[in-house]
Amino acid sequence: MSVQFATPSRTQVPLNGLDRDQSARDGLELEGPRTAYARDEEIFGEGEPADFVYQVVSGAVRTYRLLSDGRRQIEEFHFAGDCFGLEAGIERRTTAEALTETVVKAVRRSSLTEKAQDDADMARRLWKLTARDLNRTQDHVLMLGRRSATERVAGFLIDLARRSGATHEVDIPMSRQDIADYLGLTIETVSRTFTQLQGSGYVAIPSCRHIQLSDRQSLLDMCE
Amino acid sequence: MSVQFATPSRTQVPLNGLDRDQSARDGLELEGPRTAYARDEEIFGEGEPADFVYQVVSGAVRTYRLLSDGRRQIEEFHFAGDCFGLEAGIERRTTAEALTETVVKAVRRSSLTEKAQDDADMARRLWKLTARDLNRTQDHVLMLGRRSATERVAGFLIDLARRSGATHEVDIPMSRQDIADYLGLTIETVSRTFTQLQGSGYVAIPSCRHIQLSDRQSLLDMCE
DNA sequence: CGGCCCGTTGAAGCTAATCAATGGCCGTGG
DNA sequence: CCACGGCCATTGATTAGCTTCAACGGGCCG
Repeated sequence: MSVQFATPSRTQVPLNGLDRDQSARDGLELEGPRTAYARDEEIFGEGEPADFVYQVVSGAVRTYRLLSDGRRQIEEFHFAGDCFGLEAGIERRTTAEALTETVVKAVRRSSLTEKAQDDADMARRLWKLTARDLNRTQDHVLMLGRRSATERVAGFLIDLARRSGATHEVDIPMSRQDIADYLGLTIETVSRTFTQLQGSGYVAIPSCRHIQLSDRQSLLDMCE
Repeated sequence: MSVQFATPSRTQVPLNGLDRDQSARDGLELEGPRTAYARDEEIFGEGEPADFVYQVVSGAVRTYRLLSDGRRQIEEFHFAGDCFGLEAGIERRTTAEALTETVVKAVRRSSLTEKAQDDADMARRLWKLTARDLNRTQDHVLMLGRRSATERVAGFLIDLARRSGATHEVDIPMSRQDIADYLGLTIETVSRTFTQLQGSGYVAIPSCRHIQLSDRQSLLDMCE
């Protein structure tokens, strides 16, 4: 269950440099009531009406789809500053859950699309937001279709580092199972690949949720 | 090299029912000069400026990305009525090539985005077009991340049939290599899977470019 | 008729999945 | 404070599925 703040606390959570840049460039800064979600709590579910658009204030979110036999594919992870839940249709195609304790802002989708009716810049922003998602999803396709387990994990680490603004170390807010379901692998393969990357000296793993990219260039080379 | 018609021939190529529906619902009917491309001819290449948006008049197009070692991932096939090349950025992220003898219409991207400046409906259409691409690409991710070779091929046939307006037979305009590079498999696996689907009585393959979906329901069940 | 391209089939190999067990961390309760 | 239990990550052994390497065949075009 969600914890709606009685008085929407306007505590401004500082965005890191990258996110602020993106926001200024062509992103969106939503203003709406904040809601806190516990770890693994559902924000919206597949098939529900897609009435709201969200922006992560703090924490992280996964969006995924399930096959009937339980196989799960995580479409995307969303971090502070990222928008999610901007669907084309009226119905959710994915489920969204908090990875950790997470605060999000929510605004009615209709308020955005109505604003876009007479504000060309808003219309452009909505479009660009979707276009950026499309680009990222296309990268995901290339990853899943044509890359080995090692390349996928290397690419994942590089992407995570880049998005967090760091270059040589990553905090990993999701479980090995989440990573596996994002990369189209099993938890065992992800774990073994981390071990192997460590053995080759490409990364150091002081704890399983914190990884140092000791040889970032080699990791980059693995994903081109 | 491309063959620009001296006098843009306005021979209207009839769209099939599905495409016309989509066009009317939220699609785009571009008006621009027609160009014919030969089989395997490049329409645009990765890294080039993305100045034009295209719509297939007749024939079919593949868009793909290459890794440095030659691995290829086909992002999408485009058939009559489909738009492609509507990039977010100013540079092509994919290469587009004609699968067969193909005629496309082209319009300047700037003419669309300028029109969107004071035409909210045009802005909405551009957005919806991108959103539809995103949905399809997300389906592709699920396919590549979590489905077996058999499920991928079955899903591919169902999708191809649906898009061509047929239900129980498919003309396959692309090579086995194209299918493999779309599904993240090898040509041999695709071929074997077809043979196996035929052996199980799910499909009949009178010729390698024409397949009958003898047991469409079972094929559907394989992709949920 | 001959050669080439594409698709199919066969055999062997390899990558990642599956099955199974162990270890470490953390929270809870004695 | 320490013991226990549960969850998550790691590691090992084996298997399965897909790829790779190789050969063959059929259709099409010169």
